[in-house]
Amino acid sequence: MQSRSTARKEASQALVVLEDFLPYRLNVLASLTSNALARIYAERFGLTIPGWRVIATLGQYDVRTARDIAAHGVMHKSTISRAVSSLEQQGLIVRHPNQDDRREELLALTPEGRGIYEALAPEALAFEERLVSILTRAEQDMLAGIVAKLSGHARSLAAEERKEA
Amino acid sequence: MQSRSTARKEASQALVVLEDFLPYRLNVLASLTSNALARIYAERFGLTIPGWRVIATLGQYDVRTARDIAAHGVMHKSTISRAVSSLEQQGLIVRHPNQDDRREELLALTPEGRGIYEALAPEALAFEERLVSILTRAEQDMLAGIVAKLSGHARSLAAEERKEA
DNA sequence: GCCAGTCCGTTGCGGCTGCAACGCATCCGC
DNA sequence: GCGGATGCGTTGCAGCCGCAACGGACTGGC
Repeated sequence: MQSRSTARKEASQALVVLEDFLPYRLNVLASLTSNALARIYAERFGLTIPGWRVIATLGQYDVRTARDIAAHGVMHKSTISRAVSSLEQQGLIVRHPNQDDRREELLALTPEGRGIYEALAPEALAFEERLVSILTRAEQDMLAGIVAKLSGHARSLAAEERKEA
Repeated sequence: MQSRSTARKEASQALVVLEDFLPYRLNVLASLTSNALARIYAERFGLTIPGWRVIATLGQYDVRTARDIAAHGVMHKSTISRAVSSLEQQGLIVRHPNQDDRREELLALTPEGRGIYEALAPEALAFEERLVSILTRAEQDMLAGIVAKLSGHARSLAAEERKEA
């Protein structure tokens, strides 16, 4: 990160300028977008973020286990477990034990669940579209690549640290 | 966002590919970096993320009120309030009422607090450095600009929505 | 001056989250 | 095939967060 100079330094020694610190800025940006989206999920569809993620994953892959969904994102299996039972109660998904391996349960959308998915997906895409609309197409592509690179790298850094500990 | 094609589509209709959905990816990336950093704060310095942010802000600006710190980031005033009392108990910051306006309290680092700031700041910067080291310098600059643009835009989108509601 | 409105920071509460322990099922080496 | 190791999903627990209500402090219009 360059350009550590945008903020006025009033302190004797500003060693880190928070506004220029990438992890901080990523978090701010992520929570801004997340909150705005969560608002849509909650107000119009009564969904939580984990709930939406489960539905989105099932909408995309038809049938998955809870474990797949957890591994797919960065969510704990307990989070998934609770989201799944809530969605089941709402009649949006069904689960039936895998007969080949009865430890795991296969999850799928009900027609109602798919209905919500089909209503919600365009809204989510529209939001994304509005969000990136201030970027040029080149910047959008650039961003996608950079985020992918960073995520991969962050994952391996985290793995390293976990090994050390 | 382009390139909606990296994931195999197994479902009948994959309306949203979660892996390519920007808000989702931003969140994943942000939590990866956040978790790795939180580990450093916690293990070596006994700090929480809000705690670190308060210290970083005070390290940068010397003296601020809780409200300033909250506005500065995307943190609730209750979060700040709790972080502040915890840090005070640990002897890392002091607060004294503003005599001109006794509703607010001015916060500042103690010598111990500044010591932690000075020890932690280089670690945080080193982490950031490791993180962005897979990017070219051009990409790093690009990213900084894009994140700034997106954050500003997201903020105004959120403000719009809040006005509508 | 006074009272309503606003602002700062605190706190009780409800909900969510991650962790760790658990029950149950499967797998593997003998 | 038996017993320990591993894996899937659930749940109790403790901590954290945001919300909303509050107390104390200021401000502005009358």
